[in-house]
Amino acid sequence: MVVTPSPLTLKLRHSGYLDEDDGAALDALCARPRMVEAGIDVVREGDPPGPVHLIDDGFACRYKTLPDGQRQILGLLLPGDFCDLQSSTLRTLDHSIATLTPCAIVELPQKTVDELTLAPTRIARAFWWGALVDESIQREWLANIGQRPAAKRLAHLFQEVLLRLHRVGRADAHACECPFTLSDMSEMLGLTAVHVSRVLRELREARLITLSQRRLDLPNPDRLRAFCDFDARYLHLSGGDAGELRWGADGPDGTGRSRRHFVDP
Amino acid sequence: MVVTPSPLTLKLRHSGYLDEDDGAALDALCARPRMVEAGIDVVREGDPPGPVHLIDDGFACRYKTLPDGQRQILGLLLPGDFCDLQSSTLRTLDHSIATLTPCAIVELPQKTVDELTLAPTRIARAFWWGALVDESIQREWLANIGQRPAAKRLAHLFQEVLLRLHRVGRADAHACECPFTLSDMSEMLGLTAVHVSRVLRELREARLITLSQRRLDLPNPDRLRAFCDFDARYLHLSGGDAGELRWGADGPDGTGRSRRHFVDP
DNA sequence: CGTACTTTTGAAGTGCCTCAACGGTAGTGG
DNA sequence: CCACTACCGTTGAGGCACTTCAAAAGTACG
Repeated sequence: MVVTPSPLTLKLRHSGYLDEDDGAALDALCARPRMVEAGIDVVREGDPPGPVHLIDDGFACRYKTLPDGQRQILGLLLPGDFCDLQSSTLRTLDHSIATLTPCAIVELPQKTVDELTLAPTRIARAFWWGALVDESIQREWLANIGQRPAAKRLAHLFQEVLLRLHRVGRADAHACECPFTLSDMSEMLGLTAVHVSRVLRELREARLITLSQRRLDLPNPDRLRAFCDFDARYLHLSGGDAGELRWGADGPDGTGRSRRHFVDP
Repeated sequence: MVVTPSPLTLKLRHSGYLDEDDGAALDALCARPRMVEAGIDVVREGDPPGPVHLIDDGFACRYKTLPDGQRQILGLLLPGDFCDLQSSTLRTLDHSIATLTPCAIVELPQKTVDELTLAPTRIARAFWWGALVDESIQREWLANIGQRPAAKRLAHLFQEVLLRLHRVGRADAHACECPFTLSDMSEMLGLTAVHVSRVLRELREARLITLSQRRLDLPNPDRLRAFCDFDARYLHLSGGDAGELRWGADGPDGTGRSRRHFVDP
């Protein structure tokens, strides 16, 4: 009987640190997930460290709420993503995590996680690789919100979602599930829901995307990529099995004003 | 002879994972830093992994340049901060690092770093703690840029700089060095330099800050903190020796719309 | 078949940007 | 010592991207 690997395994294969047995061990971890409905806090800012959570299916997010009630979504959690791998080291969560759709969530006891992460194993290396990719995505979000106008911000988000779902086998070449509300997207991008609605119309009219019935389609990936200068390197996808999709930048950036480089003597 | 500990040691003491000997070992690493002038790229996007860099003195930053030449500063690197601890695991740098002022930079060979980080030691734990705090700061920057208006953004940045310098012994209770140009600050905050200049005037006129001759003074920390809802928990400073400065929020946020919590059965 | 939540569209306001000019300061070389 | 250059900070005027407020149509659910 052939079993499809868990999203966690599919994602961590991109790290290059896993072998076949590791994949099987990770799949075993993901047996028996728990179903959680949409709009539920999985962990809350300030909670004491408990079991570690892993999204096996569905869409969730990290977020912070400011005192005036505004919410900023700090990142998306898709199948194969850990919610709070780091909680035990930091000892206190500095943000919350909520489901955006119904989710299948795996809970791992701290003890299991410590055994996997503290020993110098291939799996530990792959876990840290995953955490570092998450950090890289954070940085790209900062640049996205800080520098791009609304339409490009949205376009950039859609490309990321498609690629991240693709790497865990949940998307085909240019279409995927996309169940976000306008409010969700506005909180990810630092915009208002009203403005997201208008910008979405622009993107549709420009034939860059179609989005309806929770389904996203990017009919012309090259044009969309050029439109928002999407450069997929920040996702650190392995070059190995990426033959089907070509998402890299056309070349290194050549326009920046030159800054001298510090080279070893 | 009494030697003041290195910024790295002072910072990692907040983790709670170090003992006295560990501190001495870290201080030894920081001997013989290298002097680098202002405006130099320490590492560049796409560079192959080389030695790991650590700021021992001065101000530097992570940044990304978009194809149209705009630069987003992704984070500040202050004394005690690692520039690229993660480069070997990810295998390719997804952003660049540049000095903002003349800096003293320590270079550590990959081999040394691997020995320190891959083994299950107290120092390895403290290093990861440091990386996770950096990640937490990233998230706060995202919320800052995404949700706050310009004046609060700037005020928030100043508080962070003061506290981060304070934790490595480079600031007193409410004043510190602050050598940023308007352009630097605009690139950190997703604003233009012109607008930063105007907002800075507002903050001065409101007697919330004084900033001149590269010196920042926050004469009324409580008012400033209230002004921009600064909540220092994201810096994960140890509660232990923080008696001198009280920067926490007045209480957990109570204004957010309620979201149900997912509790273990 | 109501109730609650989305999405859409309009009209008006504003925070921030762009363009432009000018003053201050530091470093350089005559 | 004074020119000259380069960069940084300040201020003004005008414009645009995005927000706010408001109303109505579409959609999901018990």
